[in-house]
Amino acid sequence: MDTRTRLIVTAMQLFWEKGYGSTSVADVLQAAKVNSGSLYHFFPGKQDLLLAVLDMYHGGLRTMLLEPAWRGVTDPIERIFALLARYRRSLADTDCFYGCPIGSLALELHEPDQPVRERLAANFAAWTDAIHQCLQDAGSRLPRDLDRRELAAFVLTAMEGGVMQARTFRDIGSFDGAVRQLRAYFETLLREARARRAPRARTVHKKKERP
Amino acid sequence: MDTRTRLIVTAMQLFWEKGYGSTSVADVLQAAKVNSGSLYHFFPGKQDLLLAVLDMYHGGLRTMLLEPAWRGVTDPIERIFALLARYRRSLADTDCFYGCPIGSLALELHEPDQPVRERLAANFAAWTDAIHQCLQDAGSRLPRDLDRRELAAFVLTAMEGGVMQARTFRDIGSFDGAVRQLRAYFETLLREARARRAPRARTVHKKKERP
DNA sequence: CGGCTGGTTGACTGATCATTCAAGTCGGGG
DNA sequence: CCCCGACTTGAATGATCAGTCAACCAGCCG
Repeated sequence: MDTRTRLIVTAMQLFWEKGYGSTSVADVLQAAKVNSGSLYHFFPGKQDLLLAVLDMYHGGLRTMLLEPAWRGVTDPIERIFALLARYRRSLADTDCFYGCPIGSLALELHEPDQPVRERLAANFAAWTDAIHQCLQDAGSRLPRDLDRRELAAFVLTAMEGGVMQARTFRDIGSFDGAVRQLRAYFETLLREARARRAPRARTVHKKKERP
Repeated sequence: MDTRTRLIVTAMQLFWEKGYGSTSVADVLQAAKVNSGSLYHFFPGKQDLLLAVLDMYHGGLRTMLLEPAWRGVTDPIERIFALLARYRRSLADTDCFYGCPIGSLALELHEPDQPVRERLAANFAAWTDAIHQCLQDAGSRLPRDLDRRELAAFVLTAMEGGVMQARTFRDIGSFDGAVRQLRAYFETLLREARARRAPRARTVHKKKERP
């Protein structure tokens, strides 16, 4: 593993654990077993290391996050919740310490310069796009006039908000509650679409017991 | 205004604008026009200043946030969205820079000691309690078997997640989208409760046109 | 061989940080 | 009048920070 990627991977880990501001360059150097000169040979400064980290998240979204989460799950709606379940595991495994690394950085950086904010936004956008694709794949199971892009963003909203509360309360139940509410919302959407597709068939499934 | 509260109020503003980590004690001292000795006369350290800030948020929740937001709004459901509208204004007025101060701090502090985390949680809990009260006040307009506490927490989830995206995308539309989805969810809940209360009256409102 | 390039080393710098402290100011109570 | 405790002053302290630099190394090409 070459020095450059070792630095990025190490920084990724540390930024996740301690945040960007609380991670000193010295921390990264020590953990990656690299000297400061080498770091500054590859990156103009600490912030550019952050940019590289965000780019790596962006580039690895499919292979590192989506594909593992979706292994064995084909139903598009279930894929959405499988993805949420993956974040749940990350929370549960770490005593509700580590949530979504992008979300943490997004709220930590209060005066993020253009390039940082740009990449945070790109990560969110890519995540939302993946959900959006699931919603498209669900086809007519969801109401035709539903704004699927907005709903996809709302899934991210629920995930990030749920992670925030789970971390603050140190209680995975907060995350579970958010997912449960989101699921309930989805159920109503699915039910609504079903009802509209067969508006008169409301009690058809009981017809055998009718006569 | 005495020195102590001037320090707290100044710190509240600065922590909101720049975050806790990026706000130096010197920043606070300069903005509050206080000397370092005075600060350390009242507070053992920077973190205790943060605790005082969080306590002030907690103590001022009703008078500073809820009462202004609810002036002229009596309907309990609309009160929930009136509160969200207040956060929207804060975002819109500041070009999507300033969101929820508690949320920002919650995700910024990666190794928050017991007392800090405790107070962050207390703030979230108080906020959620206020929403929960609204949901209780809505009485039978919501389904009887609905977990109202969980839904109240979900409102916070949606708000925080919406703020995070609005800030990252620098686009108030992200927040609006989250609120719109939440509203849609509420509509289905209200509709469901209405239907269950009068299960056979589904098309009654059209009866004049029937014959 | 000699010299060039891409990478490495780690001591160093200056800025900034939270915090300390000895010396003060001031009003009120004895 | 004077002293006491609450508060203020601001220079000083040591830690830590991001970033610099000159020397060094190893492989490769001519």
